Amino acid sequence: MEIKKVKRSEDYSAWYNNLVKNADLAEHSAVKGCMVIKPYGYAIWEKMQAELDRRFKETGHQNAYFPLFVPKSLFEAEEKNAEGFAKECAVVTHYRLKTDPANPGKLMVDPEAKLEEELVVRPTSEAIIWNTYRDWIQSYRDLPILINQWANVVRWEMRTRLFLRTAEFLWQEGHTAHATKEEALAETKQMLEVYADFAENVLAVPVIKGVKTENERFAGADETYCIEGLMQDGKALQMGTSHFLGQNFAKAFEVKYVTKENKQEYVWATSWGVSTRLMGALIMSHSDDEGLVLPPNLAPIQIVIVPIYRKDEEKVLVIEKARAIQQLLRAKNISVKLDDRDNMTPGFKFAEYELKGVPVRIAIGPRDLQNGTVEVARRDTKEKQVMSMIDLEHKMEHLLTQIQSNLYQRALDFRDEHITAVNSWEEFKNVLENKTGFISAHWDGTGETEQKIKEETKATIRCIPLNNMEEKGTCVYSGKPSSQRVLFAKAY
RNA sequence: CGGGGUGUAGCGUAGCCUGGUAUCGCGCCACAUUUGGGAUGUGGAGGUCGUAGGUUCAAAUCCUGCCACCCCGACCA
Repeated sequence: MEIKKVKRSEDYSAWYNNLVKNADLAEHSAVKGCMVIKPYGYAIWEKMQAELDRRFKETGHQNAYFPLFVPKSLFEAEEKNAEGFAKECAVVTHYRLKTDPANPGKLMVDPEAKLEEELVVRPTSEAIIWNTYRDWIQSYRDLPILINQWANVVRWEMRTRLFLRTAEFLWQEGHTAHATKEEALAETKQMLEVYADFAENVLAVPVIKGVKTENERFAGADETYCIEGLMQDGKALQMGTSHFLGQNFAKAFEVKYVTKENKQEYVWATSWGVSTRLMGALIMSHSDDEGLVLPPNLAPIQIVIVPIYRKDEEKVLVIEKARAIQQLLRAKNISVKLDDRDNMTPGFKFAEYELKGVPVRIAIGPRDLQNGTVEVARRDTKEKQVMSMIDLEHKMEHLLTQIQSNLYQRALDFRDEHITAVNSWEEFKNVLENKTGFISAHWDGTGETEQKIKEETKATIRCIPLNNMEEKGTCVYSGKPSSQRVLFAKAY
C-alpha cells in the first residue's frame, strides 16, 4: 500500500482522515455516514470496552440488552427528549420487500407490509428502557437499578467524520433508577469520575470535568455533567456525558415505587455514555506525522520485536532469541508481537509499527546476539537506545509505564498551555482565532448571550468546571455582572 | 439542505479540453540476490473506465439523466 502522507500542521482534517485509514483503524463503507471499523481499530475499542466494563462492574453495575427499535409512541413520551432527537432519527415503516414486477431482479418495499406503528431506530435508549423499568419497579426494595448496555445507536447526522461523528456508532449507555434525588445525583457524579479516571489513566487524555449550560444539556436531562478534552488543533471534544435525569422519565413512563412509609413516589434517574468517538479523542491527542501513537494501556500490541539477519544461520539464532524474549515479556503480561515475516525489510516494519502506534519496538540482530543487547525504540519520543538484555522484562515494564505517563503529561502540558483567561471581548476573539484552545471568561449566565457568542465566533460554552472558584467579574460579551468564569472553545 | 469535488486494476493516479479501445507508481504472483530505517533485478497476472441512455464508423473522452461517496458550511456526541 502506498501511504499518502499529509502533515498534521498543514491540514489537520486531512491528516486525521489519512491516519485513520493508513493505520488500518477504519474506513468509509458503502453506506453514507457509516464506517467499517477494521480489526486493528476494533481491537483498540475492545480494550477500551474491557477497561470501562471492569470499572462499571466495580461500581456495582450489570450489563443487559434492550431492543434496537423503539415504537414511536414510546419514543415521544418524554417530550424534550423526543424533540431533541426527532430530526436525526431513522424510522422503520415497513417490514417486508418484494420483487418489483416492473423491474425484474429488483426489490421494492411491499406497500402491503406497512407497520401499524413506526419503529424509531434508537438514537439513545431512555424511552425503551424506562418503559421496561416501570414493570421492574414496585417497591423501594427494587431500587436502585444499575444497568449498562453496550450497543449501537443511530443518529442521522448531516455531516460525518470517521469515529468523531458517524451515523451509526458504538457506545455504552448506563441507565440507573434510584429512590432519592441525592442517590441519583451521587450516581451521576460517580460515573463522571469513572469516565475521567478512564480518560486520564487509560487514554492518557486529560479532561476537564464540568456541567453543561442549559443550551448544551442532554434533551430530557435536568443536569448534564461532562468531560471535555482538548485536541492538538485547539478544538475541544466532548468525551463523555453523565446525565441527572431527575424524575422526567419516571413521570413520562409512570415509574413509581412504594416507600417504606407506603407512599407512592416517582423514581429518580441517571444515564451516562461514552462512544467510539473516544477513538477520535485518542488519535487527536497523541498522534503525529509518523502516524498513530498509542498509550501502552490501550495498545493491542505493546511491544513489537523485529528480528534482523542476513544469512539463514543468523536467522535461526536471532529468531530463537527473539522468541525467548517474547516469552519473557509475555510472562509479565505484556502483549508482544514477534514480526518474523520474511518478505519485508526491517526498515519497512519499523515504519509500519510507527504508523500503527506500537509503543515500544525491540530490534534484535546478530550484533546484539554477540553483545547481549537489544535496540529499544519508543514511539512517543522516537528515542532509540541499545540496552543490555539483563533484566529486560523489568526494564520494559518500567518503560511502558513511563510512556503512559509521558503521553499524559505531554497532553496535559499542551492542554494547560491552551487554557487562557480573558477579560475583554477583543481578547476573546483574538485568542480564539490565533491561539485557540479553551478560553476562561466571565459570562452573564443567559442563554441569549451564549447563543450570540456562538453565532459570532462559533465558540460554545464547553462547560462550567466543577472545581470552579467564585470570582466576581463582568460578562466578556454583555458586560453584565458574573460570579464565575466558564470555559469556551470551538468544538468538534 | 447550500457550496465544492471525485468516481479509471486491491490502493493512489494519468488520460477527458482536442473521440481512435487505457498511463504510471505502490501492492500482488514467480525466481534470484537482499535484510541494523520504507530493498533490487528479471519475468508475469490483474480493467464491464460509477450507472442508464444518446451522438458517432468509433466514447474513459462529447451530450442528457441517474446513483454513490468525499470535502467545506448549517445541525449535532
